Formats: sequence, C-alpha cells, structure tokens
Amino acid sequence: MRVSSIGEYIKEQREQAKISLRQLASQAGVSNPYLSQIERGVRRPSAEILQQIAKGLRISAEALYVQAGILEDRPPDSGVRMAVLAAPELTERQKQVLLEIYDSFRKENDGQPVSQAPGPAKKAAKKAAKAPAKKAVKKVAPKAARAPASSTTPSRPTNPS
Amino acid sequence: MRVSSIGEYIKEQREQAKISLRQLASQAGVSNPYLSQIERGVRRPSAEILQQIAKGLRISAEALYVQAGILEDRPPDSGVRMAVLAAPELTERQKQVLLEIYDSFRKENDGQPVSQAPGPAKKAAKKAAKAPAKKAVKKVAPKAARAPASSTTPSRPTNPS
DNA sequence: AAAAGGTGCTTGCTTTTGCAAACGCCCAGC
DNA sequence: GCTGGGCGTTTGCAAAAGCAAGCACCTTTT
Repeated sequence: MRVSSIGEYIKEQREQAKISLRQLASQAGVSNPYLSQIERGVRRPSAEILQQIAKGLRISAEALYVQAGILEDRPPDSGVRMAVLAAPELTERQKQVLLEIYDSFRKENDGQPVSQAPGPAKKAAKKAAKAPAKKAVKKVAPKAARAPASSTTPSRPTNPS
Repeated sequence: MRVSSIGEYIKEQREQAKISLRQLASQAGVSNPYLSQIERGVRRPSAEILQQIAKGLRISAEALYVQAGILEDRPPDSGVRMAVLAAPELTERQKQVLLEIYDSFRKENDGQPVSQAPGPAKKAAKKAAKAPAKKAVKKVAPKAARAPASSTTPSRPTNPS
C-alpha cells in the first residue's frame, strides 16, 4: 500500500527525485501554484497535465493514471495482453472479449505457470449477476443504464485497484 | 491511420457498437451534448470523462488514451498467436481456446484491419477528415469455442473465487 | 395527422481548471 | 542591518469543462 491520492504520489515521486516543486512545474510545463494545489489534492489535474507531470518526473504515465484511479490496475503484463491490444486485425470489442477470457484463465490458474502441467480445463466464465457498481465521479445522476446486449459486447471485469 | 482525433475515434467505436450518442452518453455517465461536442472535437474531455466513455464503450481505456496522445505508445509486440503460444501462465487447453476465438474473430473481420495500430502519439494534428468507417462487422462467429464466450454472448468473468 | 419517441446539435448557465501575480518564510551574501 | 533569491502557498481571474433545457429533423405508432 503506497499512497492514497494522486497528489501524494506525485509529491512522493518528486521528493524522491530531489527536485523542488518549482523545478518540476517548470519541467512539466505547468505553473508552480497549480502543481502545489495538485500535490495537496486541492485540484484535480486533467489528463494532459497528468501526462506532462509524468514526463517531468520521468515516470510512467500509466503509474500516475492508476494512482489517479483513472486507469484500472492491470495485472502484470505477460505479452499476451500487449499483443492483443496491438493487434490491428481485431476490433476493440473483440480485443476486450479476448482479454476477458485471458484474464479469467489467469485467474483460474492463480498466476501459476502451468504450461507443462495441463490444469483442469474448466469452463472459463459463468454468468454473474451484474451489480451496477456505479462509481460516480462527481454528481452523476442515478440513471440506471441498461446493458443492451449487442452482438459482440462484453463486459469489463471492473477490476478495482 | 484511420482517425486523427480522439473524437473521431470515439465516434467510430460508438457506431461500430451500434449504439446512439445518447445511449453512450448515458452509459458513460456524461451528458449527450457534451459527448456530441467531444466527438466533433469541440471539447477536449478530461481524464475522468475519457475513462467513463471507455467504460461505456467497453473498449480498453488504453486505446483511448493513446488516441488522445496522452499515453505513450506501447511497443507493438505483434503476433497474438505467438504471444499466446508462448504464454507460460496458460494451459495448453486454454491456449487452444483463446486461439480458436482469435481465429473466429479474424474470420469475422474478413482479414481486414479494423482497428488501427496506435500511431505516434504526438498531439499536433488537428486536421479533421471525414473517415467513412462503414465496414460494419456484423457476421457472427460460426463456432468460436464452446467454452467461455461464444462471441455473441460474451461472458462476465467477475469470478469471486 | 398528431402524438410519441428517436436521432444529433445548439444554447445559456454553473463549476472547475490552470495561470499570473502576488504573499510569507527561510537562508545566503554584499 | 537589508537585498536578493530560493522555497511552498494564497489569491483573483480568464478560459475551458460539463450539464439541463430546448431545438430541428426524422420514424413509428395511435
């Protein structure tokens, strides 16, 4: 367990790099007061600002996004995920379906390498009652969106960090 | 490069999913006018909104971020088949299932690249060109694998094991 | 043919972002 | 002494984000 907020994380990374707030602000191309507010959680930086800060800190932007709760925490990459995401011959939905199945397989195997020993080839996924789990960002009206069940329409596992 | 802006990409994905603008807006938890403006490039959505839209579209958030030029490009690592075959965390049976589904998807798409490989994520171009993108992928996979998800009825691997 | 409902788009409006210009504080020099 | 420059913080304010309401148009339904 590291830090709880994106600002703390940025501040931690900045202090670890032993650079001042103004320095980082300059390198990131943002104003110093704004960076100060970001670090203290007063403001919520937009995507572009986050990206620039990540550049200034020379850390991965994805780390920042995960910290910000914007990107979901991904399981450690195993090549399959990247290959699927990069595949130009698949639609995004198809990629999603493949990755869901892949994740469910990995969950079955509990992360153990099983390439030699074939485990019990169970069914991958069952029907699961869909809890809405509406994580409103701010003031999202409870609209009770329905899933239309289109042709190739998977459902994301919604893996919270 | 199929699309040049994030808005076009979102619109393309939305139309590919065959849902209306209002539907996506509702599922994403944003207002319809705002989504309209985002798709036409009038507004630049924040990170949170982008994430909600990605959820609503059920596509990977990474794809959106790369499109927005916010996340760096990731190494292509092409070759889904090789990556799957090389994965040590899957059983042979699981590999076979994944590759079956992968092949059925490719057959659906008739071998045409339907999602562009993420290009160099430099946020310079504002050139807007009307992308036709009417290659609807509507054919149903014949028989992917009886295992987890026949492509028309994807599973929800929210397995609480 | 009007009512009802669908599509996307435009219009005011409030809220938030992000910055420039301050501020107070501490420490090195001239 | 006090001048200068570093630090992080506070304070308005222009600009953009984001939404509710309404618009115009097109299909269905009654």
